[in-house]
Amino acid sequence: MDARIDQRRYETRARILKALAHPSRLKLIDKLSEREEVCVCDLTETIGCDMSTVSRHLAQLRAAGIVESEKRGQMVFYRLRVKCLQSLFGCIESVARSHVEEHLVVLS
Amino acid sequence: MDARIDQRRYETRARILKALAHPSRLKLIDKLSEREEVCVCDLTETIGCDMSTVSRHLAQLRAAGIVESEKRGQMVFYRLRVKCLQSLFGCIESVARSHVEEHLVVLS
DNA sequence: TGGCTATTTGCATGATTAGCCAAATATACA
DNA sequence: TGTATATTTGGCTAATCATGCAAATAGCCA
Repeated sequence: MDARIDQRRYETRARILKALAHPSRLKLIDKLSEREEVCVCDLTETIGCDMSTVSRHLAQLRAAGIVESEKRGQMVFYRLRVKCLQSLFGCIESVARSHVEEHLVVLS
Repeated sequence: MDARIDQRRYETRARILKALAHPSRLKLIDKLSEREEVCVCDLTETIGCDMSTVSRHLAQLRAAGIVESEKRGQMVFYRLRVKCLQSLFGCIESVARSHVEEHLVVLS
């Protein structure tokens, strides 16, 4: 009976992690963590691909609950709605570092 | 010049996050966090799909540096090589919770 | 109203992913 | 050596994803 709740929880987590799991979206998050809010045009410039692609990346982050948006005039501003991402990336980085070290050992 | 290093870092993070971003792999991690090590056959039973599929999921987690494996006899035992995943999931859960709350507000 | 800008959406395409079955590999054991 | 067990790998298919271009939408301003 708990099994279904667990299954649901795994699916929820996977959906959020999948939203994070793309280099461009991570870059967007990095940019957003530097300021209170950033418009799509500025984000497009930092990512360097088509604005329509950036818009879709942002839509994914929003659907996952990671960012929120507000339209003012013709522009749409996005901002992070999560505070714990830096520590999350800290964990990811520790995986990356130790994995690289292991590879170096293997290679040497 | 930093840009390339940054780009590399985003790609590394994305690769690790992508390895985490699947319900079955999250379930595998949960199972592994309960014990020191678990064999593929036991993991297959908890996941409930073909052993070949489980083996591939585990291979992905290993390639990302999240688990490691050791063969003893005919069996292969997997174990977590990362300690910070619970706090990482804590962050993910906080996203999930606040996003659900927002949806409830929208619905009401 | 008409034109201009910012953003999103429709559509098509190529790439990646998940899953299963069957076959290969490796180890144990009689 | 031959057989059984545990795991991985090859090959295939269906589904999902990323991307760009073009078109649609929405707001501003003359």
